[in-house]
Amino acid sequence: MTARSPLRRLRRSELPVDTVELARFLIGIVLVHDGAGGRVSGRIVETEAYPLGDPASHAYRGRTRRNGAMFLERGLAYVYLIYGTSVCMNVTSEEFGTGAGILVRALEPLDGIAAMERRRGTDSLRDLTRGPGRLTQALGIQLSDDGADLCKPGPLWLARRAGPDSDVGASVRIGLTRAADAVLRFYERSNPFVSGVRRLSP
DNA sequence: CAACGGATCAGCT
DNA sequence: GCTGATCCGTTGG
Repeated sequence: MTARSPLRRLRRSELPVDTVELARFLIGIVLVHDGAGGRVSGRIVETEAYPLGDPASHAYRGRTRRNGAMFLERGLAYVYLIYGTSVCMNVTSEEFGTGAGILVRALEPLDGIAAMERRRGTDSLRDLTRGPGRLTQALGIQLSDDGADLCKPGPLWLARRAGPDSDVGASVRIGLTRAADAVLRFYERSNPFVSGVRRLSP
């Protein structure tokens, strides 16, 4: 057990409404999952904004069964399956009824590293949470967590953690065909848990 | 109802 | 670097 800075649950009112502001704000925030196997957590070190009117956003074509959480209030989890193999998690943003979110792309592991290694089937620390599909697997986030409120008492939540401010860089997003040149990816500079290292500049 | 494609990863070259 | 795995939501007939 390593000594940790105390965690304080974030209130919804502390979250910026604006998607791009929230994506930047989330760098350095801790994502926590309290489960049967104990606490698993990590500092968010990489995000991508999918703001209103973004043709790359799952919400762009309006509300569907899958993306429904994006159209509710901000600070919820929007969880979906991609490529039939990987689960990704967004934090919803903007006002009720509008449809936007932020993809969490990478974490720096904090608590529960043994549980992460077990779930991921590897003891390679750097590979535990580097990438959107890897971090959900490491934290045990599943499709059933879609719609979970990250700002209310519950197993999945966001927390502030004392520490120095992050040095945040920005770049284009990863793996997109539409809106591929928009600079909407945010990451902590010099952090080894950031994915897509070849794309650290716009 | 069938077809398609994706905000990915692992494993191999 | 490249490719296959494998599933769900969406779209088009």
